[in-house]
Amino acid sequence: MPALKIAASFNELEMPLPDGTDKKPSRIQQRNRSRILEAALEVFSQHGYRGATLDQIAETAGLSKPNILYYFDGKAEIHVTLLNQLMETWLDPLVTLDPEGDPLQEILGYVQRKLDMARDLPRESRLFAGEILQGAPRMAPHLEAGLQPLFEEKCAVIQNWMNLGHLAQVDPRHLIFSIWATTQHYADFAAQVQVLLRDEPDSHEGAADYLTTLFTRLLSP
Amino acid sequence: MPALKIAASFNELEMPLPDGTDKKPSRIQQRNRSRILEAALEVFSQHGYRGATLDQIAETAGLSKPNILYYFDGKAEIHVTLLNQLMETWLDPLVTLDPEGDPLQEILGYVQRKLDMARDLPRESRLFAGEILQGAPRMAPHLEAGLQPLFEEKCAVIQNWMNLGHLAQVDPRHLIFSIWATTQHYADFAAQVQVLLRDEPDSHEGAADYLTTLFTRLLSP
DNA sequence: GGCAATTTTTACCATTTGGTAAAGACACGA
DNA sequence: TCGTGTCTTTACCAAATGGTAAAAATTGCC
Repeated sequence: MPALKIAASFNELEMPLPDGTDKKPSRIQQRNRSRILEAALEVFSQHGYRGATLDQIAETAGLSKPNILYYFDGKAEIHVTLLNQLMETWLDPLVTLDPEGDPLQEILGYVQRKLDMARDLPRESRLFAGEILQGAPRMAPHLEAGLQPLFEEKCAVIQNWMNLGHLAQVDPRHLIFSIWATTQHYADFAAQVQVLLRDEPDSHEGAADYLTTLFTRLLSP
Repeated sequence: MPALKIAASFNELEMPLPDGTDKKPSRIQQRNRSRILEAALEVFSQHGYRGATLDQIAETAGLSKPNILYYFDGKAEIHVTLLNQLMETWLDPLVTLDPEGDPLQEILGYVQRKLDMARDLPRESRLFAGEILQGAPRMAPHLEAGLQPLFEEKCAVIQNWMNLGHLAQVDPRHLIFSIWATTQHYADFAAQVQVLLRDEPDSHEGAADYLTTLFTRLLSP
């Protein structure tokens, strides 16, 4: 049972205390690391990886640039830490999809949760979108390790519902793609949506109604 | 009837030949400008505006960097020229939507054209997506001037079809959003789609089938 | 309080990058 | 073929940017 690669390259010769694992992070360390990640989310989601600068992140976080580099090994590490940390939140609505629940209600619930996330966590949505848009250079491993198994599992669940006649037959993979696309659109393309829906008091509700109708009509057996 | 602002700041004191308008572009000028734009499309779509460098564009175009700056005033001008030039192509499928045609067939034809574009012009799709994702800083005017009127016009057409009972009643604006989202998804999130649809011979046809079903079930009266 | 460990600041650095000046090469009509 | 205007290259530059070294300040434990 070999140690993880990360652990293997750990005892090299750079850590002052070779005690095998990281010590518990101090209170101040926790606070500053999360400050930095919050600032990085703001800046990366707005300008993309290349477009974001450490100075911007530092200023947003209220820390100095060298101080930020005391907590993270570099710009890339901040970015990848953010991405990994967000992965769980991002996948949660799909994890929640319950094979025991009512099929149509489960799908509609999933759509609703994703749409709520687009409204409540637009920065996270744009961060992921930007990363994928550029070919997921820093996230490809996590796509395969984290997303793919979940995707296949839930596709099987949906396929099973269809085989049992509880949902109309469509390709579950494209169904999920279309749920992602339609919901995230409101976060990722907000600049466009805003221009075209200028005088709209509550576009979120309009979107929710529309998407409910869309997927209900598609999937009703 | 005042001259355009652009024209106003034109006779300042920088152009060698104050002949009112640009002269006709020479053969070589046409060739090199389009080379540069082709290279810029490649590089900008892959790395985003900030992530792209003039050196990359120059190398891809097979020209030197100063030579590129002989044809364009700067990085920003290349980018905005690309965007403006692509606007027409991008909007064309929607322009083609015919108020006199069969409603459902017109919508499905539009979906198909957009999906074909996602397959045939993925770089263009990603270029726009990247620009919108970052708040459309260099394109906001064109969104309002070019896209918005067309959007409202076609929404009215669709709404009319629905009022006549030729299509089921849904919000035409969200309908169009969902068409954009679902079709462009295959270009903009190709990195993700590829991971999840790994062993798929012809995912384009699968997508076409799915989307046809989706919008047919939604809109059939 | 004293002291070691942690955290923060100051002062830098090397590279990258958008951009420029000016000389040189080239095209093409008279 | 000559000369003028067009195009291209060479040699730069200033600012921005990711990152580092080491001193200074601070924290927390005995």
